[in-house]
Amino acid sequence: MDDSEFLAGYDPRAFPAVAVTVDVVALTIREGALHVLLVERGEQPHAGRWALPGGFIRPDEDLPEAAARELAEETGLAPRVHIEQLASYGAPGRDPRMRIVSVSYLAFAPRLPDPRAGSDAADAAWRRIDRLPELAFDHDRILGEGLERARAKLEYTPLATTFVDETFTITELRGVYETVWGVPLHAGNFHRKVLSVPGFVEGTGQTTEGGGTRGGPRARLYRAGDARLLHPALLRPAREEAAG
Amino acid sequence: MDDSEFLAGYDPRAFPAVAVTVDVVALTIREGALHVLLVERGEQPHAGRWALPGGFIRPDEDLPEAAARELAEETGLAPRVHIEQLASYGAPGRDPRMRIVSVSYLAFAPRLPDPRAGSDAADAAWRRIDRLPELAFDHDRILGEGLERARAKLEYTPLATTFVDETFTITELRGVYETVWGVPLHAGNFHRKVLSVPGFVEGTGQTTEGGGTRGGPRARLYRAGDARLLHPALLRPAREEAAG
DNA sequence: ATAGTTATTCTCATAATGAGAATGTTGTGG
DNA sequence: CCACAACATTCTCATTATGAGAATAACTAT
Repeated sequence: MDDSEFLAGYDPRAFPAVAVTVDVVALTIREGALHVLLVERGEQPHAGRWALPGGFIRPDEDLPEAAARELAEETGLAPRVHIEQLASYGAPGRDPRMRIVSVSYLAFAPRLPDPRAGSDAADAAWRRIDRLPELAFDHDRILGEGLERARAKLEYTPLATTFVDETFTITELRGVYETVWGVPLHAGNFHRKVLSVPGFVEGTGQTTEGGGTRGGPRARLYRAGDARLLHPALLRPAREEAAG
Repeated sequence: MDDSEFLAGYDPRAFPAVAVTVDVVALTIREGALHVLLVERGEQPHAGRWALPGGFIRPDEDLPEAAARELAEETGLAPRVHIEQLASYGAPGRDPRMRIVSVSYLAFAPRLPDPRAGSDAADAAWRRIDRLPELAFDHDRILGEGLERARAKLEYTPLATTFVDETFTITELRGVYETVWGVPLHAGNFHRKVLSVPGFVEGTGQTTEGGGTRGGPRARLYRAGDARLLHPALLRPAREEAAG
C-alpha cells in the first residue's frame, strides 16, 4: 500500500484553507419554556435564515474562549453560565464558502437578558424550542444533539441548578426538569429524591417571602450543593419504546 | 462596543492557516489488559515520542471518514469497530508548527492484529494502558478523556460487546467490564444483570466446546442483542469518595 | 371563615442491587 | 476410574431506590 502511505505523509501546508468556527447552543428557560439563542443572519450564505450564534476562532484564542466570546457578543456574558463542548462537524459541503470545521458548544444559563444582534447578524433572540424555524447550515442537527445532551446531563449532574437563580425552591428546580424533559414529574418523589442525593442542594434556612400567587405554604430555599455528579442519578421516566 | 462588533466581522480568509487533524484513541483488550494503539513519531516535532495515531484531514473527507482512515492505516480496518467522536482541542500552542485543531475519536475493537507503522511513524504498537510513556503533544489528556468516556459508555450502552468476539460467554463479557473499569465484579450478580437487561445479549443455543482450562462447566454462548442503550444501566460500583 | 393551592412528608408495593451460598459440570492429578 | 478444584449458573435474603397515591398543613383569594 505505497499509495496510502504516501498520502498519509501529505504535506499539511499544501491543503486548501480550512476555517474553524465555534457555534453555541445556548439554552435558558423563560416563562416556563425552554429557549435557545438564535441570530438572524445578515449576510450570505443563508442571509435571512436563523442560525446558532457563532463565528471564526481567532489566532490567539483557545476553543472555549472563542465560544464564551461568541456567547458574550450576543448576550453580554452573564455570570454562572456553564459552557461545555458538544461536538464538531466538518462535512466538506456544510458551508458553501469554504471548508469549515465547526466546534459546537452547549451553554446553560439562568434567565439571561434579551440579546442584541452582533455585527454580522440582522437580529438575535431567544426562541422557544418548540416553535423554531428551519435553521441555516446543519444547525438543526447541532441543536438537536445539544438538546439531547442537555436532557441527558440533567440526569447525572446538578446542572439543572444553573437554570435557576442563586437560591431556589425544590418546585422551581422541578420546573427545570419538567420543561427541559417535557414531562411532568411526581412532586413528592422529586422532592424526596433531590434531598436524598448527597451534595445536590443545600438548605439556606430561609423560605420564600410568601406562598404562591394562588396559595400554598412558603417554600424552603436551597442553593446548589458541591456535588459534580448525582449519585444515584435522577433518571428520566422510562419511555415505553421497544428495543432499538 | 464597536470594537468587538468590528472584530466579530473579521474576514475569515485573512486568518493565519489553521490545520485540522483527527487523532484516534483506539482501545482493545489483549491478554486480559486494556491496550491503546500508539505510534512512535518519526518526525519532528516530538520525534521519538509516542503519540495517538492521527493526521490531517483531506479536502474531500468528512471527519468520521478521516478517523476511520487513520485507524485503518495502522491496523487494517477491522470489522465491527465502533468509532465515535470524543472532543476537539485547539489551544493555540498545542502544536509548535502551526495552529492545529484536533478532533479526537474513540474506537473500540475486538482483538485487533498487531499494527504496522504508517509512513510518518517509526513504529506502531498496542500498549498497555497501565504502562504508558508520557505522550506527545496533549495526547495524555486526550487519552485520559477517552478512557473516562469508554468507562462511562460501558455503563449505559452495550458497547462492551464490541471488545469480544461475535459470540461470547457472560464471563468473557464480565472480563471486559473488569479490565476496562479495573475492578472485580460479582459473577452471579453480573450474570443476572446482563440477562435481565432487554436487548443486551441474546442466546445462541450453543455452548463452548469444553470447560475452562482448569475445569468448570461449559458456558453458554451469546451474541450482542439489538439494544442501543441499557435500561436499566449497568453502573460501576460506587466509589467511596466524599462530595466533590 | 372557606375553599382552593401547593410544599412537604408518609405509606406501601415493586424493582434493582449487593453479598453470600448452593448446585451441578468439567478438567486435572492421582 | 476417583476425588478435588474451578467455574457457570441459579437462589436466597437484606437493603436501597423508585412509582403512585394520599395525608398534613400553610398560605392566598374570595
